[in-house]
Amino acid sequence: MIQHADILKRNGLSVTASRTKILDLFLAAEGALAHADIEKNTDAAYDRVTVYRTLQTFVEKGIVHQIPTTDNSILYALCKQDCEEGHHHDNHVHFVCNQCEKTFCLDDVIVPEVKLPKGFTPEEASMIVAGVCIDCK
Amino acid sequence: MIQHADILKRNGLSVTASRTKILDLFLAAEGALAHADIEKNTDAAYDRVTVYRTLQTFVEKGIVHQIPTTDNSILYALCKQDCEEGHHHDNHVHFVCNQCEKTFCLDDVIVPEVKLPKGFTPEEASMIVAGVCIDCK
DNA sequence: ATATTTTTGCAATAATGTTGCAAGTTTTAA
DNA sequence: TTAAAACTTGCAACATTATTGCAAAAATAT
Repeated sequence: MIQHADILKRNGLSVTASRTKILDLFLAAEGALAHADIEKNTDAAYDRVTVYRTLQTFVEKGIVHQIPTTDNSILYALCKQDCEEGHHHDNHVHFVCNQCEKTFCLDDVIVPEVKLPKGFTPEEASMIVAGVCIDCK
Repeated sequence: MIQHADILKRNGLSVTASRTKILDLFLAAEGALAHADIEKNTDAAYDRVTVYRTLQTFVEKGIVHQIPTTDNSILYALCKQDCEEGHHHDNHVHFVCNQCEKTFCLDDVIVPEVKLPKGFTPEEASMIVAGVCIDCK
């Protein structure tokens, strides 16, 4: 509990019930969470608007990062690296399990560099691998 | 025009006005298209449901592929490779321009393999690089 | 040319996301 | 410790995006 508040304070955020609870969910989660997961796991105790705003704030502060998907949902996962306000450094690979549908951060697998065609300048890169996860194999 | 019909027929699809027009848009497009782009470019001549269903059909037939994003929109782009029904082989890198916001398929840049932790089995991989594109540099 | 199959558009509904504002909470600082 | 200031929440209203069933229309096959 004290730990949660610290994370919030360190990022200049007031410590509120919803933020503490949502942060709690992320710390306990095995994989990434979508907005819908959070609503479900809190029994809709918080207004959906609050959840949207909390997630947005967490992204801005570098507490969580977004994971690209092909299914019109945004996934969020805790930043384990040295992310700061406005500066994400989540250069790890994400893994989507085709069986259980969970998404994991592979924090130790770094996104490799690629050589781009002339004229294209890279700034960030992300990589998603789909397959069978360690729990479903 | 004949060419478009051929692509449809080859995939066992009836040739209809909406499918021909939407395929047309993809063939003419420089980058990837979202559902909204298609509605805009057709002056909403086709019902939005038709557009949804057409895109879904094209994905299933391997005519277009989806590109993951972090902004709750699904992007679609023509498959240039040997994609067949239910079997996509779009192993190229996608590039999102931070300035013009366009998304490109870099057909010649192959997604590199990465070594996954024990227990994770890869099946497909996708990679998105963001930066400045050739038109905006 | 017509029967069969497929696709489309409408209507209804659901899910998802956004904004302004008043009321409530948290923090600051005396 | 408490009052003022700053920030956060929830409500209401609204906007956008997506899905389903079904009858009418169009495309294909015979």
